[in-house]
Amino acid sequence: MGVFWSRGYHATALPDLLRATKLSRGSLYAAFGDKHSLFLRALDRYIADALTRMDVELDPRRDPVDGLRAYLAGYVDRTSGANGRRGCLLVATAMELAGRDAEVDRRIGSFFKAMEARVADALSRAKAAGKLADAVEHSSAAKILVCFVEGLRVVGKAAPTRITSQATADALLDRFIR
Amino acid sequence: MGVFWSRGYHATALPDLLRATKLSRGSLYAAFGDKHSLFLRALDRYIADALTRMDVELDPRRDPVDGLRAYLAGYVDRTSGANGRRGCLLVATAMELAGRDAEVDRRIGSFFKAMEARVADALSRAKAAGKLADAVEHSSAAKILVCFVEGLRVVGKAAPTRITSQATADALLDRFIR
DNA sequence: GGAATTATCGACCAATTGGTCTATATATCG
DNA sequence: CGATATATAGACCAATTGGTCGATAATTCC
Repeated sequence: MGVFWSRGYHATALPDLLRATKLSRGSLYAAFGDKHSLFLRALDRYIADALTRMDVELDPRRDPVDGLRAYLAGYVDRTSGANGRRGCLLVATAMELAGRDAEVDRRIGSFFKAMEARVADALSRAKAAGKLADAVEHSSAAKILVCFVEGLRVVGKAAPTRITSQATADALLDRFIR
Repeated sequence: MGVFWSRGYHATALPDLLRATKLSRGSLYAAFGDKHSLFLRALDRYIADALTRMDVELDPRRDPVDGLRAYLAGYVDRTSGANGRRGCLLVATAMELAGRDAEVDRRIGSFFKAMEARVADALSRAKAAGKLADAVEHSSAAKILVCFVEGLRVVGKAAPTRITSQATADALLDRFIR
């Protein structure tokens, strides 16, 4: 997964994969079929990791606003400095392959949907607890937050400092909570 | 430019470039040096186009809130439906090459800076005109908007409808203006 | 018009791409 | 132990990669 993550699909050549898996050509093809299948497998793992992380951060038993703060803080951490430079397998894949690879399309689409649903759920719990500002509607606010964090991944490529990214995320959340 | 735009750097092979430029191999190399230089030239044009478009939308002689609305509407248009599927040369390049190509790094970084400066300027004019909500600070709000529109480009790869994207953008702007 | 220069082409090149296949080692099991 | 099945390695392959070069066509200039 790591090698696709930091290089992208096309830029990752078989030798890179062999080095990373410590397998020989024959074994790799016996185990995974081909480069594309292996990539899909890596992408699936990346997505599963991201979703389980969100399930922890936005756990319904936690305070929803704390959960959203943790969720944003996680993105801030992953998109600033050297972490930001490394980028995101999912966003890189979306930009590189979406629209040309049906398998990828499905995964990208369902990931965004799943992420948005989790954020929307947290927001609606926050609203029920009276912690949301007036006139904030949870489903559009969820779309906003999803766009924002994915945008962080893009802007993070320029390696901003954690301080400024965190301040930006805080400023956004402040427009929604009271 | 078009071919890099819709395929990305690595996925664009010489034959694609030859077809697009209607040049032969020799002529192309005589005219542009190599693939990398040609790519940089395409990227520069893409960036210049984006900045001049912003200069029109956020023209200081216009009402700043109208300008911001036009700016967001432009992104909504470019990131929904089939336009969204096509993606964005700049974001794709950031994800694919940033951190591995110094020339690209410089361009990506300065583009984000330039975009943020223009948005911040429009916001500060809006503030001076008393059209911003209380406690909105123009520089962090500008960072938020930049992240948001870049996030739109990513999420746009899943080809959302113009209606929902526009509603999302409206909902965000509503948190800032009064 | 004719010489000199420039632009254009596509055959050609080495290196690399993703992928296959056979020979050999390793493990499994009676 | 010995036979069989499995896993591994890396030589090998056709196709494609980005890039070069010499022959030819077009243009420019006197």
